[in-house]
Amino acid sequence: MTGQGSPAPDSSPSTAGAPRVRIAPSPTGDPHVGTAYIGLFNYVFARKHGGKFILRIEDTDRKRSTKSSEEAILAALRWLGLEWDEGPDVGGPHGPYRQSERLDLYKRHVQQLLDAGLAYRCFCTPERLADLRKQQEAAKASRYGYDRHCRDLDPAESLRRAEAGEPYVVRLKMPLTGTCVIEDGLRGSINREYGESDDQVLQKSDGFPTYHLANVVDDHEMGITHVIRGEEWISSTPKHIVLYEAFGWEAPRFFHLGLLRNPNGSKLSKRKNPVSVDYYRELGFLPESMLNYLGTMGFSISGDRDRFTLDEMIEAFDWSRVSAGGPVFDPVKLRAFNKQDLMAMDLDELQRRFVESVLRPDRLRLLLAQAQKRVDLLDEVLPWGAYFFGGGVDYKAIEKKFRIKGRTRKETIKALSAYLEAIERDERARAFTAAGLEAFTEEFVESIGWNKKFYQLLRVATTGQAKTPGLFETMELVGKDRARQRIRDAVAHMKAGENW
RNA sequence: GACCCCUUCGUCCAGAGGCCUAGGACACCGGCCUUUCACGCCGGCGACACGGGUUCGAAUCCCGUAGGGGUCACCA
Repeated sequence: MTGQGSPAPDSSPSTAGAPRVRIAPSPTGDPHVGTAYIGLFNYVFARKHGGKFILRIEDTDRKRSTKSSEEAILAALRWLGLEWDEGPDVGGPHGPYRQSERLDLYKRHVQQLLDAGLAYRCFCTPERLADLRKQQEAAKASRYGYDRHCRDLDPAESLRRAEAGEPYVVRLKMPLTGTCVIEDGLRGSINREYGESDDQVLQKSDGFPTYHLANVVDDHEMGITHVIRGEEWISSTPKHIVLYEAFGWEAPRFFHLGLLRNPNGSKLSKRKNPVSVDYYRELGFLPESMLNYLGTMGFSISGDRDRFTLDEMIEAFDWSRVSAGGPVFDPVKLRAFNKQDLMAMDLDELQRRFVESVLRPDRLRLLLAQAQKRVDLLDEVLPWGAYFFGGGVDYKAIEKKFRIKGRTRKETIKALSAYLEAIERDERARAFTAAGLEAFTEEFVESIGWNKKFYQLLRVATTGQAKTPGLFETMELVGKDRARQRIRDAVAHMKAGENW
């Protein structure tokens, strides 16, 4: 209802002095291009105004956070060249920069809210919440969400139950009336009725804070002046604003960028696209091409130019040159940028980069270990192992191998798809070493009631070949991101296949 | 479903009332260059979602409609 037209762009910091911004990834998977995208805009904004760019790890989800994910995210951002001024690995005056190491801080703040009557303990069981949800769905309720059942519990009673050991979460008391006005630096005013937001959980029953609480507390403690994040956060911003007010803090300025999309318009997801920065890195995309491409998503440096360096982007950056629509992430154009950058390089540089990425010693060594017994001449190594390089392979000639005796096409597709998903949830598989893959795959095959025929299927899918060295050595060498993409391609190929 | 956001070529952007018979990039299609391919060059295809206003004048401002997206978790 508002916010259309001229959104009153504003690049001036709300707080005097240099801005402080942050990227706050959650270490629950592969480094996502969306994280890189938001990171880029934060980085550029900070550099433009001589401010600080902070990296904070939001690992408040105990079940899903992993160290390997955190490491991968840091490595990916660093590869892109988005260096942070403060972060878990480089330190800084506002550390620690990992939320799991700041639990006391959140506990104190929750207590403060509880004491002030601005938050309350909720003893509702997960079952009751599930029932509630079911009811709301059945009733086609216009409002979903928590019904504030425990909101008016007597504080003394509440305390007693807590001390008696009854499990509880702490929820924020949202105002029941009134309008929240979010002044978005990119979109203008966004109005939302407070009453539409439910009473958000601030502290889980395991004592860990939720994103909402930790994010507000940390942004304040770390002196964050501008919160540049994805559009997905708009609807919970009123909760954040209420929290700032509850603590008596000044809220930062908010800027909600459009979300990167799949070709079909939905939020970019790994179902439809390779979304791991590692995938692009592994396939030899250049970090500068990547950054430039990401920089054209929602931003333009001028009307007739879309090739620019990071420094040029920083130089030209202004919110008036940023649009709020959600751009489609188009790998074709990214490739074109990459090709142009390759062409523009002098030969020395090209050679250096090629050797650095494609002929990396660790990878070469894996390759040679397999080639040793299989080639007669050194010159044959690369042609022999061609399927270890490049992205896609051609399944056309070998598609007969996708037919597995005793299994329908549908079953075969299902098994391969299930494998793809299972990889994500298993630490051994995520590490993608031969030994880990073998142990994992063996269990997997059994769990879905298949036999070793699945191995050959995997081999063909990941290499396009029927004859390769040991499956798991081969998969390790193909690499996680390339392998996953090929399995996806194989599934797509099978789905498109006709008469079988 | 409710709330919020978004809406210019297939895609990414330019355009901030007349400069727009709407510009650039990627993709696609022709042609030139060339032993081939690539590069390069020239050209082509191709969009202001729709309907109402406001205005002398609207892609640009307002309203409505439609479409797309996001959010409605003890995930971030």
